[in-house]
Amino acid sequence: MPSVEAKDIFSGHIKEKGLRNTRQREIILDAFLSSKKHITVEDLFNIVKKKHPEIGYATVHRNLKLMCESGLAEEIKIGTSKAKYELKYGHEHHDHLICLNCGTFIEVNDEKIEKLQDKLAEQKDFQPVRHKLEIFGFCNKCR
Amino acid sequence: MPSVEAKDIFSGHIKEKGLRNTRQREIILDAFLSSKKHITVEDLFNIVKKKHPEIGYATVHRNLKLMCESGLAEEIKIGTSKAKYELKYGHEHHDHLICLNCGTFIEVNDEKIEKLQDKLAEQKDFQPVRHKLEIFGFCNKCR
DNA sequence: GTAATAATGATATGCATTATCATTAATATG
DNA sequence: CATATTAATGATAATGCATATCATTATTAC
Repeated sequence: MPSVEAKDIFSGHIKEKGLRNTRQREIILDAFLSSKKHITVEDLFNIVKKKHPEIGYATVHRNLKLMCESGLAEEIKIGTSKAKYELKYGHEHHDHLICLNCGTFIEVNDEKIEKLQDKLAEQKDFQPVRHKLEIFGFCNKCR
Repeated sequence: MPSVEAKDIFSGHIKEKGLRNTRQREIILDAFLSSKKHITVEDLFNIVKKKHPEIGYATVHRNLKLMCESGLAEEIKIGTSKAKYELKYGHEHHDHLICLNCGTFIEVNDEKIEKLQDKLAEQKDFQPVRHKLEIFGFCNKCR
């Protein structure tokens, strides 16, 4: 059950930082872990709100940020649109193909490209930490 | 003199769209063409303001957008930071190495990576149009 | 020169994100 | 268990940037 491990990452971070476990935090975390990929703060807020209307937007936002800090989640921003969050733990690094028409995200990974990137950085005497590759175009439905 | 050609691209677009040439447009264009790379609206506004304090922020913003539309300039957004604009015409496609410490942009290009990207897209039945590759890390000064 | 209308400049609006702050609640300690 | 400490919450305000609005000005076609 990977979500148990995922939870451990989060609670480990909480403990490490001297933060506290709260009912809201647990609810928001569970909702995030059982949600679909690429969720926005608003999306998650709306899901949480159904069963827990007392939980505020700011709390959802704060906890998504905290999940990113813990390494559990990752924030994705494309252009000006709102930030989306995806589960990072147990989820290999990948890049995105983004449809210019329907906005679909397709996740891809290519070991060769990754290696070439490192090589490229090295040539410029640059120490790479992370990267972001987005390929925009049209998916098979929108061609 | 490449800037003459660059100007032609812009004025061609103006003509094509039935737009008009104005004094402000000319001033903003000239300022952009002689500016450094990766300039923000605010930067350009401040440059223009020195000699032409009557020109407004909105006009600079609108004209930068128009330059992008014409293909002369390109908008670059990294994360949440403000949009930057760079000259696109006469300037090969390239990606960026971005220093996490000092924010420097290093321009890079690798034909192999470009090709692999196309291949990758093809495998997913995706028609690529453009892409954006950003490698974050530390430059030689900030290592 | 005149009419049509695009562009300008000042400012308002929109919108997502983040900050503020009084109140509530979680944890540690005696 | 009671209490103190202080993090977290929830409502809302503030922020920051991009863009829209609108009265006025200026450009282009005729």
